[in-house]
Amino acid sequence: MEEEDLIDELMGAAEKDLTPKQAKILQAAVEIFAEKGYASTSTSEIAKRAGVAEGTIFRHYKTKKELLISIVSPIMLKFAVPFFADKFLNDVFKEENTENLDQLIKKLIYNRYYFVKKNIPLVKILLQEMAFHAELQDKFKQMFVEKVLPRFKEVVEKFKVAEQIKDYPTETIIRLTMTTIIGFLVTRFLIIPDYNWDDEQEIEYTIEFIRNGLKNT
Amino acid sequence: MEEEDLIDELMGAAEKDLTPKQAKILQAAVEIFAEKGYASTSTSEIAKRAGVAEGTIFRHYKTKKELLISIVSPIMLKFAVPFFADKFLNDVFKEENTENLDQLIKKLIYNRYYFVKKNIPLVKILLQEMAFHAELQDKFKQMFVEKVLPRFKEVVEKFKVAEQIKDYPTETIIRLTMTTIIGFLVTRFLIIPDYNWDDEQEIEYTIEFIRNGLKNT
Amino acid sequence: MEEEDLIDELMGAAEKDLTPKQAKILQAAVEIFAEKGYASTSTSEIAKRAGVAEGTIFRHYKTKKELLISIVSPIMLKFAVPFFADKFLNDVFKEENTENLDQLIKKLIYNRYYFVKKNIPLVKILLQEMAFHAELQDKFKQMFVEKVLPRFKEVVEKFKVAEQIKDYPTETIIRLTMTTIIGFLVTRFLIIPDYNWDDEQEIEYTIEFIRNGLKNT
Amino acid sequence: MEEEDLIDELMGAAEKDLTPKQAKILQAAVEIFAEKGYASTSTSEIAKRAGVAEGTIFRHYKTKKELLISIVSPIMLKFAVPFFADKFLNDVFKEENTENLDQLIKKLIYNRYYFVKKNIPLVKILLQEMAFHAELQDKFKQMFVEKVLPRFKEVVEKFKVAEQIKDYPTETIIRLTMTTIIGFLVTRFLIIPDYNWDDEQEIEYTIEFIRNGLKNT
DNA sequence: GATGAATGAGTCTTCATTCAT
DNA sequence: TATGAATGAAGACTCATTCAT
Repeated sequence: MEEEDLIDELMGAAEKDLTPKQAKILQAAVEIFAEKGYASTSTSEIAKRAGVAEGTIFRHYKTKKELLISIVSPIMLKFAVPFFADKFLNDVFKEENTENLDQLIKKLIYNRYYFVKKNIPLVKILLQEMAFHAELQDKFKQMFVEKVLPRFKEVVEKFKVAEQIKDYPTETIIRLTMTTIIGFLVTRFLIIPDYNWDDEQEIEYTIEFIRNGLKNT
Repeated sequence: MEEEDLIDELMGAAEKDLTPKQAKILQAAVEIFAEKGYASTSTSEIAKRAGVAEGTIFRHYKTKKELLISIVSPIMLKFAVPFFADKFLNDVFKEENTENLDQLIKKLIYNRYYFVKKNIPLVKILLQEMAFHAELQDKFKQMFVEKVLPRFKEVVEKFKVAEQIKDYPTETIIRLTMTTIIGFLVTRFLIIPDYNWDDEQEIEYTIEFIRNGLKNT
Repeated sequence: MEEEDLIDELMGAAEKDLTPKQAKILQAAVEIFAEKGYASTSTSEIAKRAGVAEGTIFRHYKTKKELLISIVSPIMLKFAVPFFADKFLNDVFKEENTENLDQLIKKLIYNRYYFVKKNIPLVKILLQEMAFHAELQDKFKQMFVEKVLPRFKEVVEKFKVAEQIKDYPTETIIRLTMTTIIGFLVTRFLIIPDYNWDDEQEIEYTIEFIRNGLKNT
Repeated sequence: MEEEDLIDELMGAAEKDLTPKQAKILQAAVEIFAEKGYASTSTSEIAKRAGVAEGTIFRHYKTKKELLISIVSPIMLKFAVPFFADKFLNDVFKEENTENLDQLIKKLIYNRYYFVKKNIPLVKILLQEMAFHAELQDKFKQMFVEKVLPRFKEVVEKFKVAEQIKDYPTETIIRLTMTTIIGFLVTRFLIIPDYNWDDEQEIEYTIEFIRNGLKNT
């Protein structure tokens, strides 16, 4: 379950070559954008928190919006794509093993669970800002339609053919599944993060809920 | 299923005594807040769209934030409370009839479905701005805990006792149910409103999904 | 020789209804633009000299450039058009009197002399900024071609037909005449205004120079 | 009529020892200053067009203004001084031949004509920026008074004594002559360069105009 | 010598809010 | 009650200049 930490990656902890200043700017921007939203965040505040002159921000990002996008774009990819681009899923299919519905859902939830857990501020920004920036929505939709949806459909249909799940329209099944998973993650990490969560148990219930909700009887 | 139109109500079409100018201000504010968010909306734009002078806004609302709150507060109540403050539910209990799980869920979904359908911009504002304004969150949580949760728990426990639904923790059941309903509404009205929805069918599937997901077997 | 004072007019001393603040802004802008040029003048400096908040400037002029144009446009008209839109000229023609070459040139020079004398800063701005703003150039050319040139040509050709002036190309005659007049005014008011000028004498010489320069012999 | 190309000279194509980078900086600066004016030109733009780092400019010129002056100063000299520092003129006098008024004016015009033609951007900068920088004005006046005026006066007076030109004040004669020449050049190269000019003809007319304008009759 | 990241003062412009009318 | 001119603080962004490499 080694899931990368996106903020680190964003800041080139390993690969990219950002100046330390640029890294600090990104970090500060992520923090404050998550706290108060892009529109209510001033570049001067970002500069202050990053310990950098305001002009420095604009040396690295032509506009404030470019800074936002350079934060949101990577999360978008990392958040959505692996929903079904995981090796595990490939394995499932290779094995022609369709009895693993439970395993599959579990894998799915845990994978995204760890991702969100490690990237709460980024996910917050993603959800919050997508509402206001049409470009982000478009980017997201395109990516979703191209990379996530086709594979998701494939899987669902396989299970439908195997008569393991109900014969609902594929889109409906996808919607119900994603909604339940994302609903859990949002509740867990964004809405009531301070609740006394027993994550494993809760995930267990959620898996069962989905499985029973879709099970062909 | 006569569900009130909140915007009308907000503007006192009937009861409150708003000046026509004030009504126009509210309407304009709702439109623009929903489109671009509170923080990115200028009072001058609201004034322009409302056809009033900038000063007029501040005659009715001391600050821009007060204007936001005067919009969001009522929705919050109307959105959340009826989740379980409906007469129908009272009836269900009075009749000591616990076999109506299906009916209950259906009632629940349809009730909120019509509400959201009639109040999309307001719901958008509610969801978007709650992320940024702690006061709104607090207000919401308080209201939820006081007015919605207790009744919801009561119902769930009744069904648990009647062994109609699984013995999950009550909070988990509530979470799964609300998550699925809200997930549907958000997808339906905010994320992909342009999709070619067959609402009745989709609601039917959603009800089944919840019922099967929770059914005690 | 009652020539209006353009700055007063600009500021609506008589006709237009500018706020006093707006008048002060215009006056300050004219002063500073003339002194240091549009590009080197900051709106904050204009505001300070006008005794006004910086924001007030932008209530009246959407941008700094609009402020410039609202200053330059009127001068352009007033400076160029009367070059040959004067009643005197009409009279000259009506009388079918073409012996008045001297009178005509004299009228021309004096008319523009008083105009420039009263509007030095505005003329400075006009000359200086036209070099940098293509829009101003275009506006000027259009106006010149439509309103000044045709009448000027008409006059010149009349004198050519009457054999009072040389048979140079009309455009050349116009160029030589305007160049000499404008050259005098620029030298007199912009380049060496502090020289001990005997204006009447100098104008007399200039008239003679033009007349002899063009005289058909 | 071998007139040097000032830009080349400025950049030390031959004599001075500029690094190639420095040459590129000068060239870029001249281009952009001429296009949009000193005040509206950013050093970063100069650096970009010159293909050097921003810092490099300041290695060669302490300030942006120093860069301007290092461009304008040489033109000032080259533009004004030869107005009467030409060998031809010396010859005229040596020969005690004062009948060459025509020849003199012709020489004068052509000399400056070729100069301006080869150095349009530099002349543009000179004219445009002199309006805004008192230092440039002072430098120019000093140079004019010391180097140009005395010789010009000498010549004019010689012709006055020989009764070849009118007995106007010497300054007036100089003003009328220069005004007409410069007026031609400015019209020809800066104001309407795209007009279909027949330069030789036009110069011929201009010479005649000056000669007749000043001729003693 | 050349670089280019960093600076912070300064630029134009916006905005919520006030107040005299 | 309604207006809209006026405000000045704050916003995003630019720019000449410096300096460590």
